Amino acid sequence: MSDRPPTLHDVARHAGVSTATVSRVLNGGPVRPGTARLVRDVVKRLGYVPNQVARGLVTGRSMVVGVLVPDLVGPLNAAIARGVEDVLEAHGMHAVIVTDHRDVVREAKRIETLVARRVDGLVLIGSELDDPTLTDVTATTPVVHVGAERAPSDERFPEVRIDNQAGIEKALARLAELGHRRIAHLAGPRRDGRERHDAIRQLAPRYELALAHVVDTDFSEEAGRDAGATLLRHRDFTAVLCANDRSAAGFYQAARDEGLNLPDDLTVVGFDDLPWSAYLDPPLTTLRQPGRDMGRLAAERLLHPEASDAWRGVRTLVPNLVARESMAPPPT
Amino acid sequence: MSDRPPTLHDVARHAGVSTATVSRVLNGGPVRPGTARLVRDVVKRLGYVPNQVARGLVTGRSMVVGVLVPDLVGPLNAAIARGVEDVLEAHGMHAVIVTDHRDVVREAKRIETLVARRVDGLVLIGSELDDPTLTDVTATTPVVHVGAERAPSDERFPEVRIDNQAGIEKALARLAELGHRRIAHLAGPRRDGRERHDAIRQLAPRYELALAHVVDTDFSEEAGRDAGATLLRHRDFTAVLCANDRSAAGFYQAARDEGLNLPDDLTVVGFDDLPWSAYLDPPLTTLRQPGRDMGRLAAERLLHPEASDAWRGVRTLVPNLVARESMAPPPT
DNA sequence: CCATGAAGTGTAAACGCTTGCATTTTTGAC
DNA sequence: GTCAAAAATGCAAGCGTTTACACTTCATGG
Repeated sequence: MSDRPPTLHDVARHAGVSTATVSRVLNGGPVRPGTARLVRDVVKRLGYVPNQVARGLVTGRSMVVGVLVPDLVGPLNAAIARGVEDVLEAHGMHAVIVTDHRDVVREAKRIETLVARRVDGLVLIGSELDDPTLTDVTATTPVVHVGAERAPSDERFPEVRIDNQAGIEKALARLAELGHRRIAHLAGPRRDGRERHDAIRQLAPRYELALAHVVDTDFSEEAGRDAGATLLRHRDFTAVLCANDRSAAGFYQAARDEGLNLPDDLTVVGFDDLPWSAYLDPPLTTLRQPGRDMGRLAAERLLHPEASDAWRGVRTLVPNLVARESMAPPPT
Repeated sequence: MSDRPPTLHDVARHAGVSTATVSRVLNGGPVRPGTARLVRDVVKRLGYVPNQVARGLVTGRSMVVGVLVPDLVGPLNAAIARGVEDVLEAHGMHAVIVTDHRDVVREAKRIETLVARRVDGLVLIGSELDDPTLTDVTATTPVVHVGAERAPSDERFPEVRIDNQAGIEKALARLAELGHRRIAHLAGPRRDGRERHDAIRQLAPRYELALAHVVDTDFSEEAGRDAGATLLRHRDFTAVLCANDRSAAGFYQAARDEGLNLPDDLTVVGFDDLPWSAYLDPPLTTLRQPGRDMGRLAAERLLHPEASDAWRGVRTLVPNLVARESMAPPPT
């Protein structure tokens, strides 16, 4: 219980050995069992904990990877982060999570401090930075994107993302199977929103579905409600594909306001499968993003860039259609 | 674009000055304007970024505080973390978030690595560690709790928490005002659950409310639904206070399954005000936890332990009653 | 101009650890 | 026992910064 925490040197002195030996005991170098035991005793007695800052300075490694998330509120981001932690932990490393609150300059700043702290890698979720800026700021630190906002053009930046097109196709197929013929879309912004919208436009004909209306949202509940109100001025469609679950929740409100009975009057499909999506009324049919797997994949790639199964460029994961009561055959 | 990132020394050499001078330029020491400009040019040209690890080693400060959260999925945790970031940023510091996934030994481990990295402070959200363990592991690092699971007994550990009793009282007062007389409670686990339960038991009489039934939950939607089913075998109450919003969402399901019409048949009140609580059907009346303020307060305390308005021991914040449509007068 | 102090700048010693290399000790075969 | 090889240990040089302290300038007033 001294004032300043004990150092390697303190341990060495108490054990009557050199700092080198103590270091080796701690890091599994060659030492005689007796010496090792002695040293370990002293370590325990003194409550010595190696100073990772000093260690990092000499080894050049920090055993930490930074995870940059746009915000903490999205369960999807949480799931991705969790996946990253899964594999880091298996390697004795740690994840530190940093948020940027959707602000490009702040994002760059955050990355810079992470790099200045010499993290061993960076997982960037939904990054909006362009490659030149990123290259500039990351210097020699390896980076993996998860669902980047812009498509990375540089091979230095592998990326994991969701296969929006495949997901949409699953939903369309199911809708067609149920007998729907005319659908509407609550479109979302940014890359994911665009991709989903494009997929619908492109794939709907293949399933003999007509895309009757499209209204824009910003992925929020409120926008979903507003867009829903606009949309419901027409009644010439029997199903709505929402940009995501949040906007679907908003749409529910609009439908209620119109006195609609879900799913009998109208089928609603979301995207994400948030934890509470099953608790909406009616429980929402949605496309589940395998967040945790995405995180795992990203971290794996970060840690083993040379692995036999290493990939480059973009790697996509296909969402699952989680069928719940919000999906039904069209009213007759 | 060299192989290894440029060091202070590189900058000094290119600028023809000593490392000390460069350091002073960067840290605002006394230097002649001309020299400063020259050095800054070189810094920019070389793309030099100070190595915070080295800096941390000599200064003993990291300008980073660790935020330990049980998990990332709770929006409340996110809000608290956000509050912490607010004040850190204002001090030029950074927050790193680390999760422990509700596991006591892992929690201790995480704290240890944070301390070994010499974070300048620790904000522990919902920590389950007892004081001796914590004292042991934090050594000289300042700690502030937010909603700790056990009541800290040690003055070293100030704490910010929600005033469950005051919150419950607000809800009870409003219920009585609406004319309710008999209520039920979906009780939650752990400290918050207990405090809320105790508050109801203790305060209900004061508002002429009878607590007809209590069923336990674990704060989850599923438990809320199960507990709701149990509860609804009786019909001798007109309002339900739920342990939190998630269990309230579960209760909604149970009520639907029973064919109940909310809020006409039954009033439901939650606790937390999650982002989606307003999008339940009917929108949930609930007690809002001022997470961001809690985080701000905690960080403030961490950074200025000697401030004039510094407090010690526990500091509580009162939740607000957010009245929405799930609350109505009792059926006549 | 010189003494005087203030302001700038350089030197070198930490900070706490790892690690290559030299040195000592141990081991085992003879 | 002796000696060489192997194993364990110690020495000391960094890792990239900051910061006393000492030293050099430079301006100022006499």
